[in-house]
Amino acid sequence: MAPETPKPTDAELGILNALWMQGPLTVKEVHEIVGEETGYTTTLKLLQNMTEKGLVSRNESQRAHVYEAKSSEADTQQQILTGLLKKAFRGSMAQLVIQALASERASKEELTEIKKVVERLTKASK
Amino acid sequence: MAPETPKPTDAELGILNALWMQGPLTVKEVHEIVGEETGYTTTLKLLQNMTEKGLVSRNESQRAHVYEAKSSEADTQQQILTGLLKKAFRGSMAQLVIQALASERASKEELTEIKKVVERLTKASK
DNA sequence: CCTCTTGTACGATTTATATCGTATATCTGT
DNA sequence: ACAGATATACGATATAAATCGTACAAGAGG
Repeated sequence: MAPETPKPTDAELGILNALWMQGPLTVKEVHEIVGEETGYTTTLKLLQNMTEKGLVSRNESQRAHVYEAKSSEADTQQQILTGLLKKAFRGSMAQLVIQALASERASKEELTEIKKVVERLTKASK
Repeated sequence: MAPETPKPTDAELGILNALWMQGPLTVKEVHEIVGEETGYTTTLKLLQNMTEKGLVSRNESQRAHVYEAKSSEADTQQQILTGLLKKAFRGSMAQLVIQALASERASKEELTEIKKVVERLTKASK
């Protein structure tokens, strides 16, 4: 089982963010969004590496290849959180959530939304 | 400002976990807890590097040096979450929390605890 | 058709992490 | 005081990530 998509590095995550927000993009477009500090070929190489690893797919039908994220943002977020849970939170989801809530003020709207989710989960686990 | 404690790597985080749970430890003790798969000198070197970086402090008054985490578990967790927030959650704490809750079933006790925190924050932000 | 522009391909380099081997120092027991 | 056990110090190596330079390919305009 599990073709096992590897965990993206920080630079790769930056690129994935661009793809999640904007949809499929060419190297040039990605570079304009994300790689302004660095050279064009750096972005290109990263996208090529990511294709190798299976993080993105590449459409070569146009001269300028078009790249697309292969996993959804939510799936990737889950993968990252699951890893973090064991490494830094002793597996305690409650601790992670509570630290998250403490680390940055959430808006009232966000708190309401979170409360709704918590209540739904509470009922489900009854 | 900011002597700026660097973000610990995964291996370093493993060691910090040992120190947070058990308090100050010698290399040997850390190695027994965390480094069983690897050589003793690997653990030693990691601790020496961590001392360099300021992640731990070293008491050399005994022959077997005693290492202690310099930042609390909570502070480190916050640091990690803050970094993650921008890199993978577009800065949305609500999204992070909701994904966390979705990614692993929390127990009923944990959910209750989380709810309490959310309610406290809601009131505080009124 | 030649040249300019716009692409991709790919090797080289740099930096960081992780791991280990070996040298050396310090205690301990006899 | 010497041998063995137990430490630290530190250089070497392996691997991965990030960056860049340069070579090469494919279209576009004169």
